[in-house]
Amino acid sequence: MAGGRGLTGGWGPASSALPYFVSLSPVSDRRASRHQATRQQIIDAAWALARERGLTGWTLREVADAVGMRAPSLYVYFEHKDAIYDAMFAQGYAQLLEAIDATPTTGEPLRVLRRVARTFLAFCVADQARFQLLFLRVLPGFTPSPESYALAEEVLDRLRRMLADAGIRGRRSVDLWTALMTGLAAQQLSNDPGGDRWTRLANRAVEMFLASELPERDAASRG
Amino acid sequence: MAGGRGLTGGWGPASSALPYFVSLSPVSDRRASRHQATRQQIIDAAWALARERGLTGWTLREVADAVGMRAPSLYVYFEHKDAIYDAMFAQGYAQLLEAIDATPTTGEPLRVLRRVARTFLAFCVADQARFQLLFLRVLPGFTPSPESYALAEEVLDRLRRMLADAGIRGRRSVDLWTALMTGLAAQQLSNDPGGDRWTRLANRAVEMFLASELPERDAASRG
DNA sequence: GTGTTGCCCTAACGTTGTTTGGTATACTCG
DNA sequence: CGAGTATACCAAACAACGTTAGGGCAACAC
Repeated sequence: MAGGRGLTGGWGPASSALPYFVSLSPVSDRRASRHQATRQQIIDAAWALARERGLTGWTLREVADAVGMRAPSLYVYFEHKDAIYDAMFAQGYAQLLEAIDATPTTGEPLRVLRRVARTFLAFCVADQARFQLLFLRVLPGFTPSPESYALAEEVLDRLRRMLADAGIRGRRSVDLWTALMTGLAAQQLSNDPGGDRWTRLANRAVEMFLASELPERDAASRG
Repeated sequence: MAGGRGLTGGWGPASSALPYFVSLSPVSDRRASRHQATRQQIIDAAWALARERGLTGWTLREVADAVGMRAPSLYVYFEHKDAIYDAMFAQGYAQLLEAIDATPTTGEPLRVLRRVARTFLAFCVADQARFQLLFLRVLPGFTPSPESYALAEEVLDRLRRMLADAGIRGRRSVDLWTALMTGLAAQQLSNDPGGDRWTRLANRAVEMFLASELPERDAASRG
């Protein structure tokens, strides 16, 4: 039914009641930057625990311990646990954006898409908790903030452009690509964590995809 | 590194210390069947809540309420919450097995694989919580019991046979198929829940897959 | 009819996310 | 420099969570 809520769909802009920094407008710059630094320490600690015990396998008290605080003090920096997840969500997509930007987009389609696939899969497989947070709807009741979600859309936009450069255009083709890539990553992480049983199918998957979505190229290369 | 822990990989047979029914060997048959019936009621209530609020978005007290008990009484039927998840896991795969068995496997490969894909995607999309429980590693610390896991292997086995009947053989091809299907399902559920933006790509995906994994057929059909 | 077992309860434990209310420290401004 | 205000932290406590302990009542076995 419903079908499609905006291009990236899914989470969409939610009930946005702005305040994501609990303490808004710290007056001095020194204060502000120290605040920001502590915030980042908290996020880093949360990531470390999430990698160890799973996305939902850590507690506020553990994070607090890791940064040398008591749990209630975390509320100086985040208004609730979900706000930490939101910051992690944003940071995760920022990292993916970096990885994407570092991927050369020149050359023939096959080579470009192979690079894109390798980059994406390496990113996913490097951190199961991050993969779940960014691509799966795992946290009950969690919705990324509009600011964080914008980063996700930026990533998709960047990907769309790369695919277009390689001759792949149209929503259906892009959707098929994302399904293929997240599917490989999900299977790898769920059924062979630490291994490469699915990631090593990347090239095969890319060729399959290209042969079908860019048939001229395929026909030409065949003779 | 590690690469592959048995064919289905991933969860594998874990530290199996048998007891999954808390009260083993109820003496009378009447008693036993009533016990089993209550167990099923609990599982059904858990499913209903999981569908409403997410796989991890329900509590034992809510389940107990739904079946007219107090939370501690659930421990008569399950030794901990994870045991309920385990029973849900088993039931989920049993349902998938049913769905698979109801899918005709005769006809030309394209038609068969289309049917298989449609069946699988419909199954996944019908219940996000079930999809996450069966195919994603979402619950921190949860490992299905050997009994339950055997059902998952049975499903994969059945799928392998169906693909083989259609001319698709070899672990890599099967792995690529599962990645493609779970990828479509995951994207559908995560980015367009309730819609059909990805599921309607099923036929396109199947054709792409067949053209690459069964090239003779494709070449022949092309002229 | 007596003894055992299964089923369900209340009470309570430790832990979780979160709120309250307080206190020092760090900063701003007169 | 000194008064006043944010900021950053804390201990104590809240309700809700999964889970354990201990007891009572009914259904069964012999």
